[in-house]
Amino acid sequence: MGITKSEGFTKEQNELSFILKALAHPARIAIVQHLLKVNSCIGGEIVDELPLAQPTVSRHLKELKDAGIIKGTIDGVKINYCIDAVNWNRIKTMLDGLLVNTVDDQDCC
Amino acid sequence: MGITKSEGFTKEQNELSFILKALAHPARIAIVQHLLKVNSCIGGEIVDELPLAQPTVSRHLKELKDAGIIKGTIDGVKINYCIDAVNWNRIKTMLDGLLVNTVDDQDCC
DNA sequence: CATTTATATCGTAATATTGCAATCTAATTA
DNA sequence: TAATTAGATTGCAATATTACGATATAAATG
Repeated sequence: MGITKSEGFTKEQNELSFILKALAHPARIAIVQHLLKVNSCIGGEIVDELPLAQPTVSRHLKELKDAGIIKGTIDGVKINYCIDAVNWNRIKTMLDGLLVNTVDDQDCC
Repeated sequence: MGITKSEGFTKEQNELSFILKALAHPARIAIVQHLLKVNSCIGGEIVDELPLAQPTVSRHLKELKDAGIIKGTIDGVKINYCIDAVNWNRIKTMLDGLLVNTVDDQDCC
């Protein structure tokens, strides 16, 4: 079907997987890494950073925006993109909740 | 095309997105959360935990296994699944590398 | 106003993902 | 050995994703 069943899972599980899906692409990882590095919000020179055509980058930016990971403000002809600080903290918290878990090799198969 | 371009991205970006993709489904999140909770390796009663048919769960388990997140050992007719402790630490490290970054709302758009 | 510039959207093609019923496999038990 | 049990695999069908060329849009500039 290609459609992901969300009923029967917790809200947290659905949210977490939604965020992870938004990040689960090398281009989108690259965009986020870049925006984290150049704290100041860079516009579409992101296109120059990536080995993808402009429309494709635009799509990836839209996906990250839809997921709340980045936001963009119009500045004349250009758009300033940056990490959404508030949501980024939420995301960190959610992922940390998964990552704090340690696994003991002994207990395991 | 539906095919993800990997050339032009760093090895780390490709690896990270690969791991995130493997986790980016509520069922697979649920499986990982469950295995993290019941440290002792539980077999296919995972199927009972999820609102999905057995073949579908089997597919999700395979994806997690292919990504190195879980492993399974045969125990008679059953299979014990568990988090792959070694890889889990690698995953934690990789994701931490992304998550340590803080974002200052002021610097942003 | 015409042109340029930055970005988004559309249309399309290729491939991937998700889900399930049916079936297969291999170990266990009767 | 036949039946049972636990899982995996196969074979669809439906939907989603990725990518890009072409085109649209909207601000800036000549």
